[in-house]
Amino acid sequence: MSVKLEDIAKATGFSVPTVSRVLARSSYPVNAVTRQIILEAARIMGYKPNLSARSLRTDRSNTIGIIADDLLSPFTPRIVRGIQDYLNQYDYLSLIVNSDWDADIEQEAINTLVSRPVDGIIFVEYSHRTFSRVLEQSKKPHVFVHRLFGTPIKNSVVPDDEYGASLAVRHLIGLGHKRIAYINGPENWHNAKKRFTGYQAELAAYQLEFDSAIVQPGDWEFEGGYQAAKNLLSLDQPPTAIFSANDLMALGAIYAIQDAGLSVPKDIAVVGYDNRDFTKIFRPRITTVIMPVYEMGWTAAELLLKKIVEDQEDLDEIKIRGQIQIRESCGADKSLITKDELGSATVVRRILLNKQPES
Amino acid sequence: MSVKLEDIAKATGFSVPTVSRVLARSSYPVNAVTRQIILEAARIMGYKPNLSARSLRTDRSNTIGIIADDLLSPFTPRIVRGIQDYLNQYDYLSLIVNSDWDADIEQEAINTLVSRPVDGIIFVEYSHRTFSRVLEQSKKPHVFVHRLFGTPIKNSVVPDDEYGASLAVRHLIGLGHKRIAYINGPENWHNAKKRFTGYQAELAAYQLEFDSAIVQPGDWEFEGGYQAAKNLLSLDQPPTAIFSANDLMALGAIYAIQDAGLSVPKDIAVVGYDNRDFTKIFRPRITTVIMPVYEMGWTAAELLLKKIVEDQEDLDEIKIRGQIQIRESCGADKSLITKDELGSATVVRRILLNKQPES
DNA sequence: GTGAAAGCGCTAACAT
DNA sequence: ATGTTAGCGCTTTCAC
Repeated sequence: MSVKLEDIAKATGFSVPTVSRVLARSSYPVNAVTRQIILEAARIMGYKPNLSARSLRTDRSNTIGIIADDLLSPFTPRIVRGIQDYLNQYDYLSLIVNSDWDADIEQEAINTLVSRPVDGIIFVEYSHRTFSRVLEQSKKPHVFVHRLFGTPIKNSVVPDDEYGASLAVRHLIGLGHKRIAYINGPENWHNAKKRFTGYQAELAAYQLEFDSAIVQPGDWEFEGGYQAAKNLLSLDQPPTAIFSANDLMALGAIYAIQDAGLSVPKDIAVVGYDNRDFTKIFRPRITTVIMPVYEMGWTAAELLLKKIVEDQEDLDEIKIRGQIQIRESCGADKSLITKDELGSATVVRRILLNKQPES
Repeated sequence: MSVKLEDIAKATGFSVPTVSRVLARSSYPVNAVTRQIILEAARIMGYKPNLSARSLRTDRSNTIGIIADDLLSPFTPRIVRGIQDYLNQYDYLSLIVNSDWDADIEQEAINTLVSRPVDGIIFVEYSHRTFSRVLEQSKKPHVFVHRLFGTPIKNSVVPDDEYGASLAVRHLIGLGHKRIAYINGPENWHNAKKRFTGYQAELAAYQLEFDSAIVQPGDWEFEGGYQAAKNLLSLDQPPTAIFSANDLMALGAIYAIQDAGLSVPKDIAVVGYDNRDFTKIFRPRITTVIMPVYEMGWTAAELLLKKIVEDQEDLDEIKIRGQIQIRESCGADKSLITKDELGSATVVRRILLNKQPES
């Protein structure tokens, strides 16, 4: 059926191990001429290694498992893409399982992946981090990316939310705002806590007074942002700018401001957080802090591969910093607006323009 | 290290094959008592089959490969989720590779996957469908989901765009509109052609005149929709409703209408296509035809598994119908507005409300 | 630098 | 119904 080492050995007159040493890129010394002959034969015959056999023998599969809470979560595909692109450089592939925010399914996913030929596991946006005896016993390296709850743990990659919040606030201060409101996320999310901390720290750094009257609780959702902004507008001294802990609430806030007959950014500036897709198409286009999700995925993959290949020891939580994406909702001068990276829609268009798809 | 069949054989006194017959759920007859003993031992000892070994022996891996143009494309994650959820029922997992809209990378991806232990391949939103000798030789079953270009081919799953367009137009007609404009997509996309056909057919079905003056070309993008609507508004007899071939152009159209001082849906009704995420949060919330992407992925997985397990013969192109999602931009009575399925954000919230995440 | 032998863990074929 | 034997394709000793 398919070409195997034995076929190439027969065709070239060398033994199977020698052929293996060449084709598996072993560091074992092989005569240069021999190598050439074998390489050529393999190319002509179309040799593809049987990775099951190799994996059985070496206990390495060049495959890692990803357990994501849900591939459809807003950040997950981009995190996964970051992981995949890093892995791709080293001929690793990824197997993806969803845990659907459920501790039991998560355990099941771990069990599934552990018995699979995977060299390690990345947990993406996992909410539970339930202890798994199976996982520990398997000794498979595993790392975490974008943990949503809990205290910092080793081998995890997270966004630097405090830094991100400081960027947003600093930008607004630079624009001349002195009364900057904050719409928070739910308190049990440490993302929200850190962003709040960053907000406060940055105000302090510029000697601006912290006023709890212009800090509103939020729920991450559109409605929460809308209500929060409404509350802020009804204050005796309403803020001139609002920093929202996420984009969805920022969107709600913008609608609330517009519903009150005011304009964003002319009357009130708004900055969001996350750089969700809709911030680019909504008007005014929303200034936001970029969640460095791609880089987080990339870094998590890097860490995992180091653990697999180089036996990298456990590392403390790694924080990744995002940039601020300046658009229209903050009222910055147009010349300051940062260029968006290419979106996939643009790539599609490039195909259409430059290449003729075959019919 | 890890428990294998031999260990269980020793522990129970039975032979390795007998243990295998029980634990691999073979249909081979085994004494009920024996089965119980072995099952119990396996449970206690924590047996996990080594799938590399099994795969080497059986030439089956319970893994399929997915080649997607880009995991970050708007539809891809949902298609993939549909695939995964179907596979999950049969203990199959999926390996995902991106081809980045590039024919060479696509070939590379095919080569990679073919040498991997995968039982079949699903091409998601592939644009090239270049012939691959390697793929043909491998004899691995493969199916296509959401092909973007080209004529219908066997073993592919696509949306029924003509039907979807007819739903949109029928809905607008039901709302009393008689002059319904159409904003098209690029002509070399058969999605666009089919939607146009559906538009025309539905007008005809209701004896409404087709007027090419209110058909505008488009580019799938925001700008194209904006410009198209502007053109339509400048007509002597502007339409009372606009059906846009996708949501992004519908959004552009809505902005153009609003910029002209008119209101959606009061002055002009707008219906989009795709049910992209932003249509739910934008105001007015956009009525749109649902791309049945999840179901398409599900169906593609079903087809592939049938080919793998039951040697299902080649099937003609399978068309999947989507529903219309009635929201605000069409001006339908509020009681007609269809409920959105749960989005992942809602699921997150459920966690927050019902469960206490451990700290 | 190359080859012979062994074996990774499993299941299919053949025996009993 | 259970056990014996063989071998999937590969890489790793260990000889030479």
